[in-house]
Amino acid sequence: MSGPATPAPIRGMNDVLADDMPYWQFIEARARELFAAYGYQEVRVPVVEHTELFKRSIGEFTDIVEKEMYTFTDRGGESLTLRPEATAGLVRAAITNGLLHNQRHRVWTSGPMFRYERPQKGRFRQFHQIDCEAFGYDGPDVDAEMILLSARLWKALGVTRVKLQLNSLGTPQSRQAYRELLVRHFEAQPEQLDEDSRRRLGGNPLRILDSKNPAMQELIAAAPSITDHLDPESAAHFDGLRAQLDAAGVEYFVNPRLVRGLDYYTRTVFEWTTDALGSQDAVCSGGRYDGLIAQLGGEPTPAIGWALGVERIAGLLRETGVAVPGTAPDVFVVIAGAAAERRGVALVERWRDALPGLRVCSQLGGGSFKAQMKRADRSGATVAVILGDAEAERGEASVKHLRSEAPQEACAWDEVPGKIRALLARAS
RNA sequence: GCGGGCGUAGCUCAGUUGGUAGAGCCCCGGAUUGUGAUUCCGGUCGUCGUGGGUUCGAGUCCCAUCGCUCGCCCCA
Repeated sequence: MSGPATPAPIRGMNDVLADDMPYWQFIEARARELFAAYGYQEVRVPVVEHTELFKRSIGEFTDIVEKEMYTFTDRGGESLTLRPEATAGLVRAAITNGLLHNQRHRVWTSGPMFRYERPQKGRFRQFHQIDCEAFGYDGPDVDAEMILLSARLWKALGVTRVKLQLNSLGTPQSRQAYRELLVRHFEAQPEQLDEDSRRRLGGNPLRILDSKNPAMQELIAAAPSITDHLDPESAAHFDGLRAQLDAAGVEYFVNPRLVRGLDYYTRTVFEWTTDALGSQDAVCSGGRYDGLIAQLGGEPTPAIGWALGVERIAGLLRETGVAVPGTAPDVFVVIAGAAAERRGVALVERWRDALPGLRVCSQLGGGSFKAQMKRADRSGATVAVILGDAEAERGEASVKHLRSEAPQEACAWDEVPGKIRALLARAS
């Protein structure tokens, strides 16, 4: 027998099933707590924006805009795009809601992002980020706080095997000057450039520094370093940030070749990388974008932000064996037999009323006693309540601690909640 | 967009030189048991990714196609 064909899932867009949810919930819960503690406010913005917004913020000649956006025309004929990252939408929201008039805001958000890339380990077409931004702060103190917040999050989550890489891109002016220097350096040795690099030379020569081609490494190593060509203010900003990170005791590695793929970054850029996930090694990255808000028509406002990849952090937790809190019930009610089934649902409700705050679950649907005890065991519950046919007739049930050798105890229905509390108290 | 690997039960996989399918786990029922471990018995589930071709006959060979996966690229 074959029914109608099931529409296939969309490539690179994954269902997050029960096995993964504890990791996601753990990450989201710890992040939510930390943001609240640091005074960041949660906001939510649309998943879709005008295509123009992303072109103007991320940059026309970036990989994201050139070939990775989910862009479509809506029924009104407008070109819309599924957000490939969160910053542009948040900046747009800050401007259009008038949040930037002589004000400062620190906000965070989370949700799905979309990029039409070839899926592989740690890279999906719909992926999820937790993202935070600070608008209106220009000093390196906010840069430091942003980074320290992420570092504290790793500690709260038990994330290990991550390294912080840090760089400064300077101002658009100083970067332009450096860029010319770089082009001169590479143009002097055209025969050593690979195809990719030759293409980038005209468009975005800084990205050549990112190349992993072994044949290029010598040439790249000999290239001038951006750190030596910052304007005085950016250099002071960078020194200030480093001093604050040093004072806070966070280890970091200055990487003059760290160049982000988005055009809007200025000065501070950073990236947390791991060696535990294979090729997609960035788990959290961000930077300062002092020019973006004005570029999108807002009041000139300095800003900085970062985003972490939920799937990647979840993968890292799994990979490094971090135990995350589960969703196990406290009590599992076994209902075995026809008479028990007739009374079961209402009875369990009664016990739930008497046990506020506890997770009381029951499988329902019948099944043999043995099978149900198995489920009770696997549910992770601490206490089982057994309602068999004979007991149901007598108005009784048995209560059993699932992780001790103590025998079960039969008691009247009304005494069940008390017994459960006693057993749970003994457990803890 | 480019390269490598792979597509057989819900999951992990076996299927030898081509003869129309198996194991383990899971699930369901039962026996044993100190009413849940262990052990034992029985049971459900597959258009062997899809479409062509070769052949008396294809999961097994050929072609195409789709998908998954890992890397390049890029990034969270």
